[in-house]
Amino acid sequence: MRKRYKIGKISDLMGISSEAIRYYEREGIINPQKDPGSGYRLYTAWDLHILIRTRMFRKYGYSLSETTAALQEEDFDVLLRSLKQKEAELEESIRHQNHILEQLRLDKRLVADCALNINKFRLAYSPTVLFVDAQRSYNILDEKIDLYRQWIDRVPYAASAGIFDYPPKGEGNLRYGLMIETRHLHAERLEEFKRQSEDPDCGVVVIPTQKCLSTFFLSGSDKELCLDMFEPSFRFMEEHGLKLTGSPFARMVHMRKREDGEYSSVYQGWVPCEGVIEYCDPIKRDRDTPSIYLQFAE
Amino acid sequence: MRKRYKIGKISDLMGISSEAIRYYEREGIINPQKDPGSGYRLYTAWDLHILIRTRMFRKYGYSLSETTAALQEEDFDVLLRSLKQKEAELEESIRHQNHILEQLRLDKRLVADCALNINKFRLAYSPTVLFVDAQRSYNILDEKIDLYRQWIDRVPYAASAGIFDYPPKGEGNLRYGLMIETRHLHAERLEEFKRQSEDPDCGVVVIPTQKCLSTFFLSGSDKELCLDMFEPSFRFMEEHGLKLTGSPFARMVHMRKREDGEYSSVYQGWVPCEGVIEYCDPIKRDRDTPSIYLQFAE
DNA sequence: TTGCTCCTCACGTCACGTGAGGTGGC
DNA sequence: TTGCTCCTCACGTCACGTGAGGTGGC
Repeated sequence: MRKRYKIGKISDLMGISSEAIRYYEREGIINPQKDPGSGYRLYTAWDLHILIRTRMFRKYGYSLSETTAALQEEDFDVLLRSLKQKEAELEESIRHQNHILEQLRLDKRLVADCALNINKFRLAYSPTVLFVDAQRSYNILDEKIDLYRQWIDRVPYAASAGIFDYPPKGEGNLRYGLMIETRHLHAERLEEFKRQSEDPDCGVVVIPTQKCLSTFFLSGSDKELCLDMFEPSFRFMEEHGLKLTGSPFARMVHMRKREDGEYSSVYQGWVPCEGVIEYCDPIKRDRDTPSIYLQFAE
Repeated sequence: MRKRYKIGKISDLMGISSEAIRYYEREGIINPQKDPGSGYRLYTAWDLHILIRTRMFRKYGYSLSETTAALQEEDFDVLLRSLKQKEAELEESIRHQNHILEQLRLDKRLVADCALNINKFRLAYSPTVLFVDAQRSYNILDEKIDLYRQWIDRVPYAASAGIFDYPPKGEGNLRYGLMIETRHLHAERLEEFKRQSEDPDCGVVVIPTQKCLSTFFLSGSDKELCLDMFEPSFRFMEEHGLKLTGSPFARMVHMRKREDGEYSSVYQGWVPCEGVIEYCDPIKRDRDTPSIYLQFAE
């Protein structure tokens, strides 16, 4: 009377493998009748509906053991509590995924910009940035460990970055760490980080928006970020009568592990500067050092 | 000059276990120097930044092997393509999660309603529902396998449900399958399913919104959904002069696997009916068959 | 008999986590 | 010497997937 179905039909209907269904059996989700002769599993239509409920719970984020428990639960309040918890978890997960997606899009745009404009120059206002100063060149500052850990937790919102104090005093002057663009911070977070920056010893620095010469450049072979990499920018500024007005800084766009085991990175650099230049057609410039530049909008 | 850090410091900074960092090494993400004497791994600050980039890629949905590839990629266009793909995947995942969350909330409300109102009665308009008729009582209809598979794919938007043709002709008359409330379907999906329902042989039936007596009830011990379970509703209708006007139907709210291996389920039932009743205080009713009921708003 | 489905058992996957047993550094 | 960190190696986790070798059903 009650028809029974072999595992293949059930697996076909559910769109999952027979092995998955056998696994569910081992986990206590279902207990099909077995043919005493052949050992074949024989499922009723109700077994199918238990698998349908299993699919529902799994989609809601229940593990298999949680699903087993839910399928045995007779207290609606207990069931309701678990649904509420999964709702909260799912909401939190979606919120998080949305933030990650926003940041992924920004990084995507940055890489696209970099792909087209490496070694080219552009006059633009730098973004307002919060910078954590936790490394002096190659070395991590012991007293900044806790702060650094907090910021590393913020990756990918935070990115590796360095700043050279102005006037430049050489490589030893490189403060390295992580930076966050404030316009991508949610209001409460921004307040939290800004509070940190109010303590001058804390290590968090605000870099306000400034007129800058911006460029993408590759770091050299075995030397990571250093002031030499701004040399082309400095030459460009000299050629066009632009004057340095602040501390050059740079954020990592990409870091590459080479075959020899060394790293080489690509940075977006910003050099605060001032001066008026004329618009100049980039096509007319030297082909070996292609560059684009625009006047500051006044 | 370049300070080196032991694994504990790096694991502390990154907030991941030392074992995870060693695993990353096996997967080719990092290659720290090793102290020849002690065998200790010694990391530079740049190794830390590779781990920071690793965290970024992992958050964007890269697997470890994809991360390894991304960290060795020098072609920005290849990198960009992979970022775009992860963006699309993340968007799709968020869309899906949002739909699941909507459905989870509806199910949560249903369970909450059920917890309070089991065996109670309520006059209400039933939702408009699409129903797939793929089971005749305990048996799956062979010619509906493909359709059933499609609908099972829609779980948790679809839920197990049954309908008894009116006038009732006994248990053999139970059409069982899955149902979807149309108000929770997105427009395109609704069109797709409605097209299916236009073919009378297809097995998809529209159950329009109707005046109903609604109740939550438990299915009996070894008998699953059957017309007997509507008996209390029918009695209630008789007592209050309500007339049956359509096919009673029910959707599963919960399915329980009992210790003896049998299943027992809880359904929300809808009995289409007509008639005018007076408002009656539920407190005054028999305590053994508690019920609430309201008049149809006309 | 053939081709298909079903069975069990063992091992693989992914990104780690968890001991077990031993050594290095201060 | 003590307590802590580090090392390797093996096995566990979660929800299955993938053969390997053998049997049942039409």
